Parts: sequence; structure tokens; C-alpha cells
Amino acid sequence: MSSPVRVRFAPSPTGYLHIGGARTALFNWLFARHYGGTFVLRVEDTDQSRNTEEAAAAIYEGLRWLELQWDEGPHVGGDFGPYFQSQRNDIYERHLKKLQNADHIFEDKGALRFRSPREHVIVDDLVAGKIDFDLSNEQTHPDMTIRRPDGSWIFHFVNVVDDMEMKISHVIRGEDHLSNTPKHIELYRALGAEPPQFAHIPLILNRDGSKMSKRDQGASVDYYIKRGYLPEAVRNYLCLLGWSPKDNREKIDIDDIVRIFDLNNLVRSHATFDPDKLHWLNGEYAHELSDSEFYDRAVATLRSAGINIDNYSTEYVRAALQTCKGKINTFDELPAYCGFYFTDDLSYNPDGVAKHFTPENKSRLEAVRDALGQIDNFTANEIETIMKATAAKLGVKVGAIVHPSRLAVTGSNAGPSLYHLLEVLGKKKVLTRIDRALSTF
RNA sequence: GGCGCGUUCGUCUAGUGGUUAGGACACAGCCCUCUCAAGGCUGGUGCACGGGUUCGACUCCCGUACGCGCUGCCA
Repeated sequence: MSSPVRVRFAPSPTGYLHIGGARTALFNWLFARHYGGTFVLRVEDTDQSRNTEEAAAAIYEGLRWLELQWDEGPHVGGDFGPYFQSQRNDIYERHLKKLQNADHIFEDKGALRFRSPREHVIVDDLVAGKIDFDLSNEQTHPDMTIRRPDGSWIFHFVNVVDDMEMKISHVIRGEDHLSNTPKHIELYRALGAEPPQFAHIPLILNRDGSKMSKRDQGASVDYYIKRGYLPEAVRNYLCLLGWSPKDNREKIDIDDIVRIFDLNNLVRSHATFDPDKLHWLNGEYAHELSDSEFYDRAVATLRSAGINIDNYSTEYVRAALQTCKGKINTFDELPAYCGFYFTDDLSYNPDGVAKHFTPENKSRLEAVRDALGQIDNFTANEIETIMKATAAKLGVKVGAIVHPSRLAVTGSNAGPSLYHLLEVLGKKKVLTRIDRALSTF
């Protein structure tokens, strides 16, 4: 690569960061990092909406969350600003003048249009390959508008001017722009500039094959932030959509990806977003969080779920959460998983009641209560020993008393290790809960 | 309609003329086990279709079908 690598992510401030946009940003970022280039963030707010900063905030937040730090752009500045199109009017005027002087522009009912040279344009795309577009027919390829009668600019023109002015070397964007590219190339040429290299990456679709749009659940990065997904996991998953390390790895360190990422090995077909795989991958990351990382995230999740953990000692909360570590894939599963630690007002799972709160289990549960009541040193080890001994005495498998016990104490059929959760709850609470359950039989 | 791009298990993908078509998610079964997970093992499902080219096509060419995109004074 002869000229320095400069790429950009150029979203319009819509108030949210689309998951597809996030991947576009990610691929730009990866490419820049791989080649030691510059990643520019430019806000395409040509429609002059008043709340640009507010609407762009979600984009900043999403990019920061994914740790896709931009080298130039809003908040960080740079030598090619301003980085908001709404502030670059004089630049557009200047280039418009150039085009007008060269007779490339004509007026049409107050709007300005660019007169196409009407030739074939070859797009040599890094992903899609060489494509020949025939723009010679005016009927099928009308001259594009570049400015509205009210003076506002059309995307195609400002996008090209900005990429040119900002010395963008590679335009990496969604494939929905592929068909626009020959028109853009005409503009570059008319402005006397060499077009950048183009790389059009395939789109991300929904399960049903439709394009992911704002309305679709999970189409916004914000969705994953709110649900307590891990940014490394989401970022990793996004990398796997349209790109592959080709060695069967799925969970890959971002530094490794930076090392091997390139544009010429991108997949050319569209990808379907698979929430299940993301969920799994998030679990892979969640399971290897350190104890303190897990604790911090868990506490934040419980707080925002409205679970009152402040009535409990730090020691208790810490011990409770420790029994959940490695058991959940995403943090939004946590409140339901461990809520029983933080309330005495349990409701019993109906299926579980039907299955485990049976007449024959009543005496077993009573036996469990009595046995647990005998324990002085109420630890998981001791509890396990006693439970097994009790089962043996009753002549049943330990599972036969574990299930009703779990239901009695947590209200659920699934959860953390029973012996450990009993220890955390403490003898007093455990006995109270078993008695309460017994009274419902 | 025109133009462009695409099509390998349900999904993400590996594969660039000769492979038992590999991996992952999901799914099913088994093992382990105090539940649920995790982990281990096993299993099923795939080259859109039709023509070529070739000794030989998932791989190359041409069509068809289907999908998606563009065709805006949206970005």
C-alpha cells in the first residue's frame, strides 16, 4: 500500500447504532489497526437535524462500548475536520464551484444535478471483484441530484467530497452502496481526484432473510448493552459474520484478529444474525471472567433489575454470586437465577410443585429438615455428607431429596449447586423455608 | 421492469478440479452429576436446479430459479 491507510465510519446520527453499522465500523477499525492506519469517525448529518449531538451520542456510546476508538473525529479532533457534515458547507460550496466551472452541473427545478459522462465505469472492489457498470443510458441511470433547492446537500456528493478531502484510502461500507459506487467514481473523476479503493461488505440479515432494521429486536447495539452482554463477545461474534480465521477458531482474541484480518478474505454472501451463537459465545467469555469482574457486573445487573441487595452484607452477596459464576451465559439471566437469595417471598414453580411436592416427599423433606437442623458447621461439605446420609437412611437416591429441597428453598427446579446455596443462605433461613414449603403440602 | 451482487448442513463458515465435504452454534442421544449449566462422547441433516468444459466437478463456463441491493431532491 503506497499511501497511508485512512478509513472511516460515516454513520448518520439516527439515535442508535445499528448492529450492521457496528460491524462496518469494526471492519474499518480492524483494517486500520492491521495496517497501522487511521480510523476516522465522520457524522453525516446533512439533513441538518437539530439534535445531532444527542442522536450521535448513541453511536459514540456503541463504538466506545465495543472499544472501537476512533483516531479522528468528534471529541478527538484531527487535521481534517470538522467531522460533522453540517459544519462543512464552505468545503462543499468550493467543490461545487469547481464542478460548475467545468460544466458538470445543471439546474433542474431549483435542484442541482451532476451531468454523467455516460460511460462504462469499472468498479474494482476488494471484496466483490471487478464489476462493469454501463451508465451510458440516461433512462436507466439518470443524472444524480447533488443539492436540493433549499441548499441542503445530497449524500452522494458530500460523501465523495469528504472522503476526498479527508484523504480516505479505503472505503469499507455496506454492500447496499455497491450500486452507487460507479456514480461516486464519476464524481471523483470530475473533481480531478483518484477514487479510493472500495470494499463492499455483505449485509447482515434477520433469521427470516430480511434486512435487519431498527424495529427488529437485537438490531441495535444498545440492546446488548442493556442486557449485560460482554462487549468482547459481541465484537468477537461480529467478526465472525462475513469473516473467518479459517482455522476453525470461534473465540478469538481481538489482537489475533487484528493481526490476521484483511479485506481480501471476506465472505461475499450475506450473513444471517444468529442470536443463539452470540449467546453461546457470550457464555464463553462470561465463564472466564475473574471473580471480581463477575461480581462487579453481577451487582450492577441486580441493581438495575431492582433487586435489593443492599440489605445484605457484602460477604453474603459475594458468596451468593460466586455460586452463579460459570452458570449463566448472559447477565440478564442472573436476576431470575439468583433472586431467591435476596427475598423470602418465594413462589414455587408450578411444574416443580406437581413433580416434587408430593405426599411421599413430605416425609422426606421433613427428614431433610431434621437432618440439616442437626448440623452445627453449616458448610457445603457437611451439608453434602448429611444429605447423602439422609438419602441412604430413607433408601432413596440423593436426587430424590435434592429436588424437593431445592424447590422448597429456591422456588425453582434449576439453580446453583444445592449444597453451596444452602451454605450461603445459612441454616436459619434454610430451615424456615423448608418449614414454609412443608406447610403448603 | 432495468442494472448489480449472491446461493456449501436450520444458522455462521472451511473448502479454489480428485476430500469419507471439515469446524462451530442449534438440535437429539449417551456419559458425568445434587438440579440447571459446563465438560466429554456419539448422531442426523448440506454443495439451489439444468446444461456444458473435463478422465474427473462443490470448485470453471452458460442458463434458470430464488434471495438481497440499487434504480430518491434518504443515508
